[in-house]
Amino acid sequence: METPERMTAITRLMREHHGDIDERPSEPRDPYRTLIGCVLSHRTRDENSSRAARNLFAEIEGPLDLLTMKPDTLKELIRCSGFFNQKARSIVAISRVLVDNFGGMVPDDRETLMGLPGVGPKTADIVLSHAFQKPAIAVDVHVSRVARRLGLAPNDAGPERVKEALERLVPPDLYRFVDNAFVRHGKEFCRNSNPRCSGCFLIELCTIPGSQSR
DNA sequence: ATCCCGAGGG
DNA sequence: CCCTCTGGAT
Repeated sequence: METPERMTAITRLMREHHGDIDERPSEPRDPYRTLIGCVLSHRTRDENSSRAARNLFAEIEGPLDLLTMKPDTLKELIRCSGFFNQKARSIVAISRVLVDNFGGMVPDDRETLMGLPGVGPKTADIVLSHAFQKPAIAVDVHVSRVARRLGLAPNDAGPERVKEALERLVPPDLYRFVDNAFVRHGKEFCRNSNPRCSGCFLIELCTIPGSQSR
């Protein structure tokens, strides 16, 4: 496949799917909210993590408020997202570090972000790209799967290799739109199980066997 | 029973 | 790279 075709595929994806995921809105949002929203979203359905984020941020403004909250109150607010014990611990730990070491501000470089408890590559890249408008591509399971199926990355590529592949194909000023586009496509059409190939507008590029007749 | 926007540890 | 952590919603 020629590079122009791949570029077209990505461009079409980004045109089709806009930012409508809670902590990845089209417009940049408060870094702290973005960060905590990512923690709440770990391995949970977006409706549930979004509800938890709205519940929580109806009560607080920033890390200082959060640290004054009773642990049970916090857990109750985020319960609907599941894994609430682990998430509550992580949210408190992060807020503690932010207040103690960073003046209550969220750091804007990748290394420091990934040093925070419960913050890995995906969360760091979401915060960098969406809250700070920095050129970073956030890769989650949807991005990886869709990129591999479209032949944009080798089918045995892990998150890091997928990221490198996409960085070579997308202009840096568009990096922050990649995750929403791929995630949306991955949820609506290119699902992990039972993909809706018949509705996919990129089916001619698909590499998975049987996709043309599904 | 199965799925869901990961991170950390071995 | 694989395993575990750990809960709600359908």
